[in-house]
Amino acid sequence: MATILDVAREAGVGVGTVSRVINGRERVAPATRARVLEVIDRLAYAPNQSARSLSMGRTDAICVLVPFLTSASVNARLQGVVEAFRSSGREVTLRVADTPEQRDQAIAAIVGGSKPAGLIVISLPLSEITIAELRAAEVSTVAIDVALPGVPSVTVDDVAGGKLATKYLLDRGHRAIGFIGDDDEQGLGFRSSTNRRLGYLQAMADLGLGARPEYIKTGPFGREVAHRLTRELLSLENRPTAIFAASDTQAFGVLESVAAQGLAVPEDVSVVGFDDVELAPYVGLTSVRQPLFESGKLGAAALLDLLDGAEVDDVPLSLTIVERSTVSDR
Amino acid sequence: MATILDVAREAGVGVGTVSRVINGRERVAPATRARVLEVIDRLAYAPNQSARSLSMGRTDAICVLVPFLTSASVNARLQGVVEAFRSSGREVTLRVADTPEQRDQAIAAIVGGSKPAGLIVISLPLSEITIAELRAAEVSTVAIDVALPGVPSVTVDDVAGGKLATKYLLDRGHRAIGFIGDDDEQGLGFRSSTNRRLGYLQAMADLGLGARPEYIKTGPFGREVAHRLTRELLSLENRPTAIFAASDTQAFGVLESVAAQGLAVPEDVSVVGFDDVELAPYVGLTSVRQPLFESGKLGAAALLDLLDGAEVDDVPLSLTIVERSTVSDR
DNA sequence: ATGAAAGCGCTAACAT
DNA sequence: ATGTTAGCGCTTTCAT
Repeated sequence: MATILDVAREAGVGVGTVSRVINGRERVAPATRARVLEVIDRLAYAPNQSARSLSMGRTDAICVLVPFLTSASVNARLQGVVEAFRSSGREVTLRVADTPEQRDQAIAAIVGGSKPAGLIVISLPLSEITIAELRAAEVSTVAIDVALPGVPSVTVDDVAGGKLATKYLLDRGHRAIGFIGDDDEQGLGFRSSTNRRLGYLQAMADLGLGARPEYIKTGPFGREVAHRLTRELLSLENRPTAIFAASDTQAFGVLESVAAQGLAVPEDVSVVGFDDVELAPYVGLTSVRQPLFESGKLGAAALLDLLDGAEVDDVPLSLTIVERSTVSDR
Repeated sequence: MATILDVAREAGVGVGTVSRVINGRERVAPATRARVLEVIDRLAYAPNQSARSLSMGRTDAICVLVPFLTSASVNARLQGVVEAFRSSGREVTLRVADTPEQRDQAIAAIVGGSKPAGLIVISLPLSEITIAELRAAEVSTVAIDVALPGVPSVTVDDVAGGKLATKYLLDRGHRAIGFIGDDDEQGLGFRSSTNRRLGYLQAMADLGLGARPEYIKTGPFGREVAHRLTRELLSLENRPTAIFAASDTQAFGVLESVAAQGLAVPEDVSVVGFDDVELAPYVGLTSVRQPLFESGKLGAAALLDLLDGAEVDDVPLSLTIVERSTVSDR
């Protein structure tokens, strides 16, 4: 491996000059620059990242922070992120934090340790304090699927999404609509389920339909829990004719549960999910689609822009409902 | 951020001693060690990784190399890997190489640049030369879902798997069994489809059934292609009564195609897949199951052992057939 | 515009 | 057993 000194010697210049041409800093005579570049190419010189990091006190890498890898949506977003960074030649490191402790630990490692050039946060809410730490450490950050104050975010409007799904059901004549989602207070503070429920409530209210507490069931995220909650919903005296699940994962649990009760979808109960994950078409799930992979690509692109010193705005993504076969008219 | 010098001063020792206790090297007096440890704790000292890397000429990180992220099986394995490294505190970097060029570039960056402490290769065949390079650079490597000569590998026996699937069909009375898989010569040189076909052929031969070239269709990996190949299979004069797909992804294509031809599964044609990905249960696909997530965890554990200086053997994983509803007796 | 030199924080070889 | 010191390869003043 050639070092910067080799290049300098070979080009008959000082290491400072080589460093300058590498980093495109200040002005260096065109002729000198050309000569150095030629040598760099000839020696196949590549800067030692560790030395660079040590000297600059920060890394060149990009860190992607996710709450978990097992979620289809987080996964799809991650794919988009990685795809977008591929050509940048930057190293991307992955951190998963599925508890508040792990989250804090990850942040501590980032601001106090590796100091990556950039950070992409997927779906994980961060406190204002944490965001301030990140800013202080000069870690350029962009958020995907979560709005972080003062951080460029790539998001959809979950309230509007909840409204969209509910209105869709309402338009088809359903009035007794159940909601299945996450508990409000989780350790990590996810907000999307809560927001989607808000949209559901608004859509109902828009039609003068009051909230029916017994139609709203929440619990820890997951298919199994949704399964159980659905059973509760279906054993109600006036069971709902339709169920809006805050995510496809939960919708799958709903679907299973309905079948397990000996009921048919969509004849007995209609179901709409949220996310439109890869699996959705396979089970014919009608769902609110949000661009998952795309959100990753856009977030990564935004970060690259940020690193280039550009101004970056929030990126709002739009929601559409994908009609399949889990909803029938009422 | 405290530095090693701060710790040394505070503990009244030299930096060398601090370095020794950090790295557990040589012998240092228990009393001194205790004192240093106390100061480290009090100052919340954490070694600067860049400085460490520069000095040692290598990184502390683990690199995970995958051919793509979009495959459900690669994804599941990756999850296992990440999960297993979580507690190790090591940084894990992700590299995806979906062309030979990218693969070579990734290897070059690894051996010539970042020099991670360890490398996990998922599903990606590597040449002997590449492996030698890795060894020369002292990058401890373990392979998952691909056998690399001289490196500990976590694998299943694909030939046996192909045999298992085919025998399952044979046992149920099928004799006209089609095979859908990948082309043999792909850029990246994946072998599993080929091996599974070998198993298919062996199982047939074991019953004195010769190979029927027209029953064997291969093409680029993917659901759509499998869909098309299935159409060809079904339009044969004596169309097969069963199809063994080299992967679940391809099996899904088969399923779609059968339905598109107006035929029923399993009444008209039985289907068995391979991998048993998350989606499989949803469509009731009978499939050869291999432990995906588990393979990742085991591979990561093996690498950690290797890094600890332990001897590590190949880890063979076993295959089972998961019976669902895409196969009927003949 | 460019060379020289002082660190960045750590490891390891060398003394003692 | 432990202190001292020379790098590791790069960036960045500071001169010139």
